[in-house]
Amino acid sequence: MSYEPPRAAVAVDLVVLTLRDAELCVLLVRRAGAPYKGRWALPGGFVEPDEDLDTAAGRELAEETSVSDLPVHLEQLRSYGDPKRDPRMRVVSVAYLALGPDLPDPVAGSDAADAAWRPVADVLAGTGKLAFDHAVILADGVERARSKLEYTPLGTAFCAPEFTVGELREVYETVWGVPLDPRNFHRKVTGATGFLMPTVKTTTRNGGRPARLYRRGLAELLMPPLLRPA
Amino acid sequence: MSYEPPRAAVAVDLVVLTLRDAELCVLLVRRAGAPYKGRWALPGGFVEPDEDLDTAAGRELAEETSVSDLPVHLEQLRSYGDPKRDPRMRVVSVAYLALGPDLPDPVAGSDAADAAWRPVADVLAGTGKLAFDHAVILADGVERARSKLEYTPLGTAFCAPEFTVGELREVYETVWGVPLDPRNFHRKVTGATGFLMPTVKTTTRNGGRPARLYRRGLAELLMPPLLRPA
DNA sequence: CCAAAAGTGTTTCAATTACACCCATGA
DNA sequence: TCATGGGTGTAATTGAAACACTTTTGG
Repeated sequence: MSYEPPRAAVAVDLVVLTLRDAELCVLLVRRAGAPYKGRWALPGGFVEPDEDLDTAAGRELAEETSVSDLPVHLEQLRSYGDPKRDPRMRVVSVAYLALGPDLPDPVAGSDAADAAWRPVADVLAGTGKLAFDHAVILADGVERARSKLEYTPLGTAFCAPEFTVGELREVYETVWGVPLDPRNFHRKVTGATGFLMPTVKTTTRNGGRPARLYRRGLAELLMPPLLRPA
Repeated sequence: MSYEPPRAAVAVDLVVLTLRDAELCVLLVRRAGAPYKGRWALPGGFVEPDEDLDTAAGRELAEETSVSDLPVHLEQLRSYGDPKRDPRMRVVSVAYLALGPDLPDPVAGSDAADAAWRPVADVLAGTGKLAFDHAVILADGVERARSKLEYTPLGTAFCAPEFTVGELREVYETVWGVPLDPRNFHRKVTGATGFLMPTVKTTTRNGGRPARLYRRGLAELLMPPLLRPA
């Protein structure tokens, strides 16, 4: 005799964050079918039989944003497996966190009636509850993003490939909701080795004196908490 | 027509860490059946149809350690879903990290031929490769434990309910593999509000002058990085 | 010239480190 | 009384926060 383990559907759900208009925004889709028909939800879908979890997350991200070569950060967040989280059947969802620069307006996909960027603050405040347990997943994702800004170079993921120190500072100020001293911030990030790669170019797109353009530094390397939200 | 999503078996695997003899050790079981018969593996099992992931992890932990009321910390680590990670079928594993004080010697369970505490250093050094992708899971778990010591009161999870500051320091020194100044350590942890709850009791079990006994402080609250491994 | 953002220097203050020193017990 | 770990005090060093000030553009 051989034991046959119970089966479940495995889904990936995406918390896709970006900054639009100095606000932290999340990508939501409106559900086209039951359950929760018409409600806003995180984009996502089921994992295919021969697909890795990361691959599935990347595929869903490309589908929903209709951009294939995205300069985004994508990492696994955590899994959610309450037996009753989906009324149809047992679904274990592996949530992913994606961060990117101001991304194009989304297009409605096959299984979504509509798609849009919505300010995280509004969504979590409860204006129209999200489907399933997606409010919890979103809250977890935002918390992860906020805390990783503190000790990783992740803030650069919200910026275009080339960005100024002032633009990067705005990322931190927006995600944390606090003002930061521009002078001290400048010293901190330019001083941290491996964080920023200077280019020769400058820009005046933000007004004032020309600012040097930087690219993301090397890796995901941990660093001493270089800035604190409080 | 209604779309039927692909199904997978969902497992929980446990990285159970403890300190034995001033060494970081992990609980391993020897596999009784195929695949990887006879190889060491992380304890784990399949999630039952009506079971939450956390519940399943707690159940497996109780089964493997044969202690029901464990003073252990248990948290989700991450999920692993390579389509080929289990040769039998598609298995998505949700890994959990458990930390506890010097736990009793394990007993062989129903599906494990043997169970034992093994030093993490030995296991990761490659003395007898673990089954499946468990070496990766173990490495991820150890890294999580190490980094959480830095900014959460998690170190106390390795201690008995009542412990001395010196015993707690030994935890940090062992997990990080670095010596810490006993005087400065003492000030740090006793100074951090909510970290430790003093009792009236003292002990001389470690020799020398009697040391005050403490209990874990309140919650999982984050704190400024209170000690650094480097 | 003026406003506005970029970037540097310097002072102040807080935290960490290193280490001298005392304390309370068991052997 | 000596060895051992527990615990306090304090000076030196390091790092963070505050802010005066200069630079370089657009209008």
